[in-house]
Amino acid sequence: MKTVSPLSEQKDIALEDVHPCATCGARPLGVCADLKGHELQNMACNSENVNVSAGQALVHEGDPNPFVFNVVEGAVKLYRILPDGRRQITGFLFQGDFLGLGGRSVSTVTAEALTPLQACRFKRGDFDQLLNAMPALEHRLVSLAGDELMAAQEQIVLLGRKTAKERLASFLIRLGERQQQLGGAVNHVLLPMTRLDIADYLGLTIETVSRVMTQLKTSGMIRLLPGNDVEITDPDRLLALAEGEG
Amino acid sequence: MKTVSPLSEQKDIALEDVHPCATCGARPLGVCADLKGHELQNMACNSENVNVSAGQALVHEGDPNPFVFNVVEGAVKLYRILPDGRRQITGFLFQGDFLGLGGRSVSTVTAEALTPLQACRFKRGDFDQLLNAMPALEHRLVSLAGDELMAAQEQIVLLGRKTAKERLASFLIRLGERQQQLGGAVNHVLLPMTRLDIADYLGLTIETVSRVMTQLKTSGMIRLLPGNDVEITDPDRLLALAEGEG
DNA sequence: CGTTCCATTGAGACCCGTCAATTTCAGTGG
DNA sequence: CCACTGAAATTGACGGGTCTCAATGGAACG
Repeated sequence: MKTVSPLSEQKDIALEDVHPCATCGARPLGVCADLKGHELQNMACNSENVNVSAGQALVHEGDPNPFVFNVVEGAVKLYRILPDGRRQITGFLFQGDFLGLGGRSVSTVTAEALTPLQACRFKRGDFDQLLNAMPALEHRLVSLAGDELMAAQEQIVLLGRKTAKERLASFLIRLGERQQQLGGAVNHVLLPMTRLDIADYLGLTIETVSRVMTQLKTSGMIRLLPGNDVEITDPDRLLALAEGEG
Repeated sequence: MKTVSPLSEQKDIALEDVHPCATCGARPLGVCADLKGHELQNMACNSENVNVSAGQALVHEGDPNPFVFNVVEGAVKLYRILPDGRRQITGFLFQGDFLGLGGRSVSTVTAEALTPLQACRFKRGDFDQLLNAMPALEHRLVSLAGDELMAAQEQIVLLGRKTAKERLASFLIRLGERQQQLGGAVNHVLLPMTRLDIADYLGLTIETVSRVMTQLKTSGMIRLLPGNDVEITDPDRLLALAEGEG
């Protein structure tokens, strides 16, 4: 059923022939989304597959930062620690997310796997050369950076002006949407992170997260499922709460 | 006293011949920093000078967003409003800062001038074409995006985990550093924004900002100068406070 | 079956928000 | 030069949402 356009470059490499990118679930989501076959080949040659287990760190805050990553499978938390031990999780990464836009010479965050993780790793220098060679890659990177900035903005609003209840509602809605994009079930949210992680992401304490979680449950907006998952039973009301309408 | 390298391109346009970029104070700081003469010429042809007075908005949250801007002179606040009126200022822009990375079709923030403002405006489509034509421009944009992401990260830590005192200390330190970069006096911080703006930026109320300001004054770290300015009288102690050491 | 880690629940304290009064200051006009 | 005015900033008293400290419950694991 395939038809080949007469305008397509005959010498190009088919996407299906690039290993291991051909079977990579993250490819249509990551920086490499818009690349043609031969470009993808070029990427693959300069990358390295990395597998780490849950709890392992990809990079440490303050350390030299010679790599950039693309998450292929699994989840990552990014965090910074204040001198007295207070921790703030600045973001979570999932399939297709890129790590390495900020902090070129020295990492400003620690990146730690939440689950067994598979990632695609590039030397910074190599990646910069790839950027030079492929405008489509740099375009895509600008686009991803824009998305990240919008997400950061959203988080700033959450931390600056929302109540604990609104924060948790926003968190569950956003995580649910993200997982839906990645092919997950509607209104079923997987939480690969602990309550402490959620608290440190939302600027709260573990106790407050726990209390608010039961409040949302009691008021019928969510159900707590076995295995640390959550079902959103009243999406409309949870969304209204998340956006601060009341 | 000038010497012309024999390797330089003879046909290139000298930077001094590009108007109005030649005299633009923001050029070495903005997206156009790394551009050669003919490239700058190309930028100038596709841009438009915009002047607005203090209090005027460049873009409104939720409106279509057909332009990107580069701040030439003056200061801007970016903010979002929740349905019930709560406001969060997500950032301030100064000379050389770029506006338009996130929210391509619809603006996610309102951008409002704090002072009389001069900016360089591009149609989004034109700017995208410029990006295509000039790799150096897109490189610079990626770099600026990385800086913005790091700043956003910093703000997330501030809002998530710092006390009111630490927030204000961080704010004054950061603003002072920024103004020093722009040629301002050391330890002398200009505040073009009101207490309400500061409060809405730091996730506090106007009263708390005022109270903490006098606390910092009383403890000898700052002095309040006429004209809403601040002098940092004990930079070391203020910095230690800002970073959360105690 | 004990250990360990994580989540939940409760009681009290504290930081910051809310509400309200007062002061300061810049701008204006007499 | 001074009084008037309105907005912004400061200061005070009080209350509430979240944190702290502490105990209990519950699931995974050896």
